[in-house]
Amino acid sequence: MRPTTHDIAKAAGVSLATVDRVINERPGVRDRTIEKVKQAIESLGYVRDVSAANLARQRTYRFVFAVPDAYSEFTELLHQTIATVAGTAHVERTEISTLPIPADDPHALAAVLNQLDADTVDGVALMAPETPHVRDALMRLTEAGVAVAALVSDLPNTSRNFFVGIDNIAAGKTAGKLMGRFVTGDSGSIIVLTNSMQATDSIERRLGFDEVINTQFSHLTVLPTLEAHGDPDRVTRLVNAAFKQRRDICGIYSLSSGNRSLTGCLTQLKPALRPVTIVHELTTHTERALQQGTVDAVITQDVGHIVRSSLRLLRSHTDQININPAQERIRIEIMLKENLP
Amino acid sequence: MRPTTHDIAKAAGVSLATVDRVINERPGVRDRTIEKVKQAIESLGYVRDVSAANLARQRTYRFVFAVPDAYSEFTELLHQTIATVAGTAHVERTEISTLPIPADDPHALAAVLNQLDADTVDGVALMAPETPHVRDALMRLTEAGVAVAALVSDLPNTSRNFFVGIDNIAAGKTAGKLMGRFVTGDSGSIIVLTNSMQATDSIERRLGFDEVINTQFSHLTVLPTLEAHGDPDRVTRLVNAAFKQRRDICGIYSLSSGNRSLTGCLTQLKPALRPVTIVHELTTHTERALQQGTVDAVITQDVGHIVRSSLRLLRSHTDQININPAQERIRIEIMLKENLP
DNA sequence: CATCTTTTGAGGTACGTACCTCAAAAGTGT
DNA sequence: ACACTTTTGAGGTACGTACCTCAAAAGATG
Repeated sequence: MRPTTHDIAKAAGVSLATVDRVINERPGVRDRTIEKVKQAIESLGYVRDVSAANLARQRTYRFVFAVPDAYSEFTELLHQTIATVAGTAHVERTEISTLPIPADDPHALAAVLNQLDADTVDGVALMAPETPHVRDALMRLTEAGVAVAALVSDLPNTSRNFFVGIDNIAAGKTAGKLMGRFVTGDSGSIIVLTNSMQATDSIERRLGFDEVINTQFSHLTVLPTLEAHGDPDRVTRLVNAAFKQRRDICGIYSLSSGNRSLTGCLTQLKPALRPVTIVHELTTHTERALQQGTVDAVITQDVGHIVRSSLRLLRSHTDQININPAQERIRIEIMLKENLP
Repeated sequence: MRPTTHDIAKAAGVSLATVDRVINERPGVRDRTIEKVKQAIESLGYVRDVSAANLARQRTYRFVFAVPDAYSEFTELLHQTIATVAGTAHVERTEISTLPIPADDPHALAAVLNQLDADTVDGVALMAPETPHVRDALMRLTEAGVAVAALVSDLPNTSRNFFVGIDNIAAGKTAGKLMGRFVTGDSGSIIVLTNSMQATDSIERRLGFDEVINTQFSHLTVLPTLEAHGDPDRVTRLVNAAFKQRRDICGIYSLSSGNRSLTGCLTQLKPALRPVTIVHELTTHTERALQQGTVDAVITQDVGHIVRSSLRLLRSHTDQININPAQERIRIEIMLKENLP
């Protein structure tokens, strides 16, 4: 049987009230007594029964998912997943709300974040670019005791408590390795496509991709990144122009998740001429493209894991409890047609 | 606020005791009254507070992991993972014990399983081959109300409640696709290696592998499976013999997890002659082989996920609560040097 | 309608923890 | 030794559920 507060009281030779004061850091206990109690806790291996504690204190965790309001297949998937999890989270005493944020307007974003408050929220999971305003807003939140997790793309120079997502340099390297091994023939050029090279994840992926191609597959040439800025037509124009300009296109690597018009271009090509195509993020659309053979591999991260892991981390922070970091690491997944879920 | 039993009582116009009788299926309630209560539960969306319930009934889940006692890197990893999880499971009121089972002796295995009992155990997670004796033992357990999960390799024709592991045909297909795309040159032979072709997982993986190679990469020849029966020296002999006999070996696919001596053979070869090597199960050893380039890809399943998912499923069964199947699906993971954790 | 059985209600205690009050004890300074 | 503050103890209630007992009400049977 696990020890209870009563056992601690007996072992330390104090009353239940004193144990309670020590555990919950209430004032009015001498240092010597605190020590006695802590030693008893240590030697008996006491851990607070979280469910009993939550029951007693009527705690509900209030978490906010702040996700870009701009439409993309990935954010859409993220919203869906959050909604699904939110529906069943109440059994774990967790209230989840979503906060659509204007990701491309730093001031507006900061304003939205500044509406959050320790009185109304216990934790925030945020997917946003790092700007000075965001840094300030997060500093305010963490200082007020609100747990903050960066979602999908890290905010390394802020006071965020956790990062939940993949190592994007490694993801780029993985794409590079697959590209290098999938491409046949002894030379060729690779198109790299993204929405914006401002985003850190795009930068990091390109970095990792280049490193692997340059060191391990130097017979391949990686072309300058084409930026579509969220415009589907621009993707079509850029890709078609690249094909016109160069006859040796053997691969396409799409850094971000705007792949709808890309696969449109590819289906126009004769199958034999179709380049090796590697994209990011498994969505209904990229899944279909994998099935049909328009896309050769998808590098992805499990959005369900991301959302659930965020919740575990935010909860652990508000409970001041240690977690197992190995369990929370998000994996870089490689999806082929054959291992689709 | 979520509704409590008190709310149900008020809504149904009955007393707390009656609600309790209905919820816990105690006798002495008229059918009409049962209906009233159930409707109130339905319309208020009541769900029992599992932590409060467990607190009240002083429940501890008693689960057994029955894993082969024969040493292999994979079972070793499994044992380690179970031990780690067991160490922290007590905070979730879960007692985990491991039961080493003689996997290759059906009678002894059944005897061990028959020692288990609904009085001492709430659930069993079992990694074993399917034999008539195992079928009988599992039937006895499930009928007694013990939850049973098949681990890693399925027991489809038994009364097991869950399967926790990957689709091995799809895993074989994945290996086949990678093999086909990684191999360069326009012909060649592939060695397939396993411990035993008796095991269903080996059979299924080979099946999937063959299908992809034959339909998509018909320029490659898959050689008959070599069986090592757990003998490292035999691996060395078989592989070396295959290399002597044929000059066109371009790939090696290892179906099971006895890869130590295999990588030993490979390091003997000149790097240029080294065949594309794909193995199963990420262990410390295969991880190192990936790092060093002796192995090109590892098809694997996250053992941590497997163990934790088993626990969730067994718990949900003993609590008679629904779970989210999507969350419990174990993914077929592809590990390259670049996306190692 | 009396008797017997079934169904229901009212109330209690318990789980492990949080948080509260009040009094007693121990320690402090003069 | 005095008043004073700080520390400690004893006891209570509550959270939502499980499980128990006993009595009252409702229903069935003769």
